[in-house]
Amino acid sequence: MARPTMEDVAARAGVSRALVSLVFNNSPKVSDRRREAVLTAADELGYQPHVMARALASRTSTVLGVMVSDLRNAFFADVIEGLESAAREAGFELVLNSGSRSPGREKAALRSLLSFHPAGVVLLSPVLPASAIEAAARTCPVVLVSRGSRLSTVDTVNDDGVAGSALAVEHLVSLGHRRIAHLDGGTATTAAARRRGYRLAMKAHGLTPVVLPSEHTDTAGEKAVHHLLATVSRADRPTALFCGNDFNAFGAISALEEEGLRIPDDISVVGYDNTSFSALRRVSLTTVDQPRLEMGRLAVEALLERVRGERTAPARHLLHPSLVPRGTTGVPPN
Amino acid sequence: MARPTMEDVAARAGVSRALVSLVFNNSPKVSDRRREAVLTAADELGYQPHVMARALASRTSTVLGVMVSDLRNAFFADVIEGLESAAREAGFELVLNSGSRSPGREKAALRSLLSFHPAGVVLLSPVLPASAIEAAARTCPVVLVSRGSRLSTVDTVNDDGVAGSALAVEHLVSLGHRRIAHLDGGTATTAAARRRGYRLAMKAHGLTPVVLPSEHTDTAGEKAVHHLLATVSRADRPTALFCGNDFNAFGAISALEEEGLRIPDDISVVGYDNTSFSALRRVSLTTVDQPRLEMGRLAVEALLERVRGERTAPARHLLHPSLVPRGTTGVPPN
DNA sequence: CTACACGCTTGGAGCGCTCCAACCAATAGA
DNA sequence: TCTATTGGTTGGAGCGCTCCAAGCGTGTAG
Repeated sequence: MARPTMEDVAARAGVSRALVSLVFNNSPKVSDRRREAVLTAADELGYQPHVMARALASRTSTVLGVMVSDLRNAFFADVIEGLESAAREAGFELVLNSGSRSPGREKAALRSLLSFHPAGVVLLSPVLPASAIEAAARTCPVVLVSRGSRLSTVDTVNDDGVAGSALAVEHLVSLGHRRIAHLDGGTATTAAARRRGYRLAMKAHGLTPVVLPSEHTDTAGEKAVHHLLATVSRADRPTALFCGNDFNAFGAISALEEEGLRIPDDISVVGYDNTSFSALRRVSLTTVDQPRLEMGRLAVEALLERVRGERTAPARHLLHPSLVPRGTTGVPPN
Repeated sequence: MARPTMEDVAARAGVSRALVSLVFNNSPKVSDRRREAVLTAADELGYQPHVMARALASRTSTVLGVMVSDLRNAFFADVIEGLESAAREAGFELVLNSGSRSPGREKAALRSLLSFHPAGVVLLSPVLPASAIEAAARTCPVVLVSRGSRLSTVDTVNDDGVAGSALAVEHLVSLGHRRIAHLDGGTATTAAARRRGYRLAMKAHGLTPVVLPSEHTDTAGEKAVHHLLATVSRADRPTALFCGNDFNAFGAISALEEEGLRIPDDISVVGYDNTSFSALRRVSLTTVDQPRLEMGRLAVEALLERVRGERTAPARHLLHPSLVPRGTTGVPPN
């Protein structure tokens, strides 16, 4: 398992170690003859430069640290896919860590990322205290995804939940709906922005917002719908529901069908997140999509701008979600 | 951004650099007085050992390379979660790469992982040629997940699709079903084992296997069911369907309901993979669960056994899936 | 024919750390 | 009292690489 070093390649090619280094860094001041000799020698030996040694000697790092609160959440997996492809294109490598939604764990995870002396760190929805983030930012560039910050030393990438809700409301209004209720996400981190966006959009259209308490689960969606139908008269019943997320919407749909309502003929439903099952033909849920890959790419970009010293002012990316119209929305009854 | 080094800590604590190293490696031969002096000095300076420098000097690595073919696939995300937690417990860090299902990309990804001189490498369902895997195994321990190998130098971790199918068949048989059809997964990598397991289990019970061509998508499931109902007489119709995966099962269910069949009263359906939506109350799909986290943990374990030289014989982990009985299965009609 | 620039090449110092041999009390045994 | 022994500590070499100053041969101008 002993791997060849630059020294070995140099010896075999009959040149000095420094020349080999120049070749592997694509220096223009190497004669073609030598370059080829080095390259073939390296090839024969199966030589590969040692990233760690290079990092140490060059005082630069090609490592990006990534801490994710929950990998199993498809949202983060998508963002990481975006991070990964952007990092690869820029010649960087991802070191990955999971924080498991616990501040203690996250602190340890961050420590261990920083011990790589990475070029930068991406924190996906961390629950870490701001002070810890600030401390990390003194060490290397830091980007926060799905979490805001007022620190001028850290960049942020978020989706615009206010705009996303507006899209949903616009869509329903343009179909002719006027009584549109929102099934709230409760304490979920994304719920506040979505609720606010809903309220604003409704008022902008001169409509009365109706926020029904719920949660980001299918059972909560069912419960909220049953409660709604039991307490509101037929005439006052909303003709459309804008749900906090797709799971909630799915539960709402189940309950509506159970109560004998047809979708979208009797009532329209919009979700949020564009999870994989919302595209299933049977579900065909109209929903709001966050540009998750794009968020990952932007995070890497922000990091690299700092690394290259192109920017010192904080970046505040607020990404525009998009509406994915499918089969659960239509014109209101009558 | 200049971070303190061991030298700085040594100077501040009034000791030598070597002593600081001993402290940070928990050497027993350091007096308590010195240890404490070093620790407080390190704390005041915000010192953290540099993993890369340590790796270089100690000729050991705490890095595990992970190449995943598709991060957005929830299956891999779960396996990586398992890898991550096992790695963390053992004091290792994950360097992550995506191969994007292209042999060329995967080769490049593997190269870049190896350039870290990792302690070991985990390849998640690679499409890489065996020769490339063999070459990598000459460099460091390699574990394959969701892919077999006959190389004695690499370990493998797979789920036992044959056993998983058997579980599904057993479950249906124990409910009283005798006409059980299988919606095949076609060319999907996991399909062959599931098909074989189904056939074996059916024969073991003296039943006739019926394999209906399909694919691992919801639309394919729908199509297969419509075709089945159109071509098979009521009397010969299966009383249960064992689908290649959850998506396929979901499509099958949609089609069955569309044709006026009630589930599970008229026909039972079993999926495979236990994807997140199969647990939704409305879906409540009986399915087969693979121990994904466990697979990740075992991969790390296998790697570490090789690293520590505890084993040279290849490990062949074949994990037992488990049945998750939910609402789509019941006793057959009559 | 010398000067001197230019292009290519090289040795050496050093990145932050580990690890080994050597060292230095302080104590114990003879 | 003198030597072993032991527990604690240290300087130095070196991991694989980069980068700089310096070297060297060749070509061109003076």
